Amino acid sequence: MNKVIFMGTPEFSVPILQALIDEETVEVIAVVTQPDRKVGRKQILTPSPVKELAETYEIPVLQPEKLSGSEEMQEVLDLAPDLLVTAAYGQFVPTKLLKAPTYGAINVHASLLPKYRGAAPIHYAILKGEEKTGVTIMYMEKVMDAGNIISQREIPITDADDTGTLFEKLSLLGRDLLMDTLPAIFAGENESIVQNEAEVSFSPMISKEQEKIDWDQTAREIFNQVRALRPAPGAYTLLEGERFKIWDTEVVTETTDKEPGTVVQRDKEDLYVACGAGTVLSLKEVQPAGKKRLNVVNYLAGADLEEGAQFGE
RNA sequence: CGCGGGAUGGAGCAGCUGGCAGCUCGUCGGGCUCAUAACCCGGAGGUCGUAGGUUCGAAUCCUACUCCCGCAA
Repeated sequence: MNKVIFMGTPEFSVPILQALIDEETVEVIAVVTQPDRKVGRKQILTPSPVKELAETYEIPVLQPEKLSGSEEMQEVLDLAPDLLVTAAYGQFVPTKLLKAPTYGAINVHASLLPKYRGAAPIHYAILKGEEKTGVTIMYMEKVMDAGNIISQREIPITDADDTGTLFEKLSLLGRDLLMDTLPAIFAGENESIVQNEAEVSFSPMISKEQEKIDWDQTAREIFNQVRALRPAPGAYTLLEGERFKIWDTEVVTETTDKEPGTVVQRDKEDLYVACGAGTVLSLKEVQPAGKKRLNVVNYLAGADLEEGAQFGE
């Protein structure tokens, strides 16, 4: 049995941990995850999905606020794992820890490295209009997501995908790839290649500013932004000074000479808005501040909104 | 006690300076049409979130509670 310590936090990590637990050749001796966080309007202290899974199997859980120099880090070292597996842990892991295990430390990253290193690879793949993405299993290094690549698998991104669907697909893909890669690692037979520095790109955490829609972008770019921010936190614009979230859109073939952000068509079923370069975007699902998410037909049934209205201010 | 919006036929909204509950959509029936998800006519459907209070009279004013949502964390 190979002693493995797993480090992960969100839902993405759960199938991967589950597979490790189920794997005959592996014993998960401890799980490291982020501390419980206050979540939602009521600020309820909530454990990470990874913690919940670990607890159902009675696996010891470590939750340091900061791993570097912590007691928990020493505990991990004392456990003398054979392999460290991380998947969306969300914290910097000290080099000392990466070098300790027999087989080293590997990471399941949700992008086709060297593209989109960093915290939000899935969001960025959609935001940038990529036609494909995937998962990479690589050795961990001091520099975030810069280690040698062991294996990689890709999938196409369709217009129907959003961050939510890709999260799930890549989570399962990452799980399968890890399981397929693990035997060679334990046998010491795996190969790994250096990342091509010329192709490196980054995907830092999505900022508040990136949630706001800039209507000067093309319809296609806004379509991508909306999908990248779904299911959370959602893209928004302003209408009459109020926050107005846009959850689903569709690029239409019409063109316009109206200023970006202008409502160019509004009838019982359709709400078209002018975007950059004369392109037009059809809003399909929206959410005014204080209201629930609404299909645009329902929204239009009660909205006092006319053609010529301006979004974005 | 973090800030704020909201609860009205099946859906989305208006009505809220107290006095017959209204609009758009859906639904049902009829008409028009070669035909229709289009158009015309008509109908059904609501104890106005819950409990109490003020009043001759409350969707509307007051009090408490429940639930939903936006922001902030």
